[in-house]
Amino acid sequence: MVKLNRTTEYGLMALSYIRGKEAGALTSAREIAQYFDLPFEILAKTLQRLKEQGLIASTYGTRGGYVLSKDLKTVNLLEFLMFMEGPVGLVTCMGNDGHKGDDLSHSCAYKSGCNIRPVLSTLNEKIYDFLSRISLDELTRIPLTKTAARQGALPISINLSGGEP
Amino acid sequence: MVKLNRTTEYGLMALSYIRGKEAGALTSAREIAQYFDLPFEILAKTLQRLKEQGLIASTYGTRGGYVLSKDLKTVNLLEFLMFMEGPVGLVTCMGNDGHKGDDLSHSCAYKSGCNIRPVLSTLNEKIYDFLSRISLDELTRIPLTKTAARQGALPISINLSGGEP
DNA sequence: CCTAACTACGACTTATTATATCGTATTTTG
DNA sequence: CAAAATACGATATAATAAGTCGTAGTTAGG
Repeated sequence: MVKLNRTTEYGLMALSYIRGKEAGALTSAREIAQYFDLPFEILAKTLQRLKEQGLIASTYGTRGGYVLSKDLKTVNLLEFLMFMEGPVGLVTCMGNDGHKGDDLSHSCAYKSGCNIRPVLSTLNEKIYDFLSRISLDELTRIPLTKTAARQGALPISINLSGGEP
Repeated sequence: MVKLNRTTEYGLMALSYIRGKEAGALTSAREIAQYFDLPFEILAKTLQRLKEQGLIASTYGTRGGYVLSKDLKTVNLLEFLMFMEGPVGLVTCMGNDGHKGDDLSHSCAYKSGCNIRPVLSTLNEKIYDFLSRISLDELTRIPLTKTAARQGALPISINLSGGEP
């Protein structure tokens, strides 16, 4: 539970990296893969997936690559996860519509009816709230170079506590 | 992400079921397995695992079975998950000690250093907080019989919103 | 106009983990 | 002593994640 899969991880790393470039500068898949020593093919696919989401835009050709194409403040972690990893839900019977309330009549794989669905459904909603409050902007606000990291210049003050509703 | 594995699920169902019995009454693995039509062997192991945790106690022999042996209010979801599913962390480099702060020197599988660990670490802490605030008592407070469920008698008012700190 | 350096995409293989099954031993009631 | 439980390890199967391979399309620059 609560573990990101690799492509999501690569995606966040890539977004952070791209974000660190000067505005308008292109970043190629190879550049990122080499920087972190990630499998090129997978990273390339991940970038294509980010593009599908509209997070980045691509330019073909020799000096091609990717740039950010969306304000990362406008995308939250729940959306990102659902896109990258599919349905988000505590149990399989709670896909992306798990937040639609405690539906006791919901079909359940278990005989005699599932005795935990209602409460899990409530919990699921809370998790959705939680994840929705975290923006990609916060998640990719990261030191971009080794040197920056070594200097301890970490401007991390993300607010995940679910403040202003 | 955020999906319970089957044994955790079975465990919660079993706890809810056992909880519904009159105080002191024993519940056998077979009874629960038949009630929900779960694979007996797995459920049996799950129950043994719940026993390891001290949540239930077992009685041997022909009329043996399980009873609750701990106040479910005293066990939170994070503890339960860590016991049932192992380390809880967004990324592998954040096991159960992921909450120990942003340790930049932490060994990382990625070349040039991982650029997302610090922020994920912060997020991880928030998730831990979140999960710690949910007790097993809340999670198993469930209608116990089909009839009760059909009557719509669902006393669900769990407070997961992270109130009084 | 051709080559190098890119993006794009689908098929396939391998690795890892989750789930389920099997076999056997031990304990207690009647 | 037989039946009905718990206990526990070994093994098999299924599902999913991760990684690889092959090929096609696009563009800048010599």
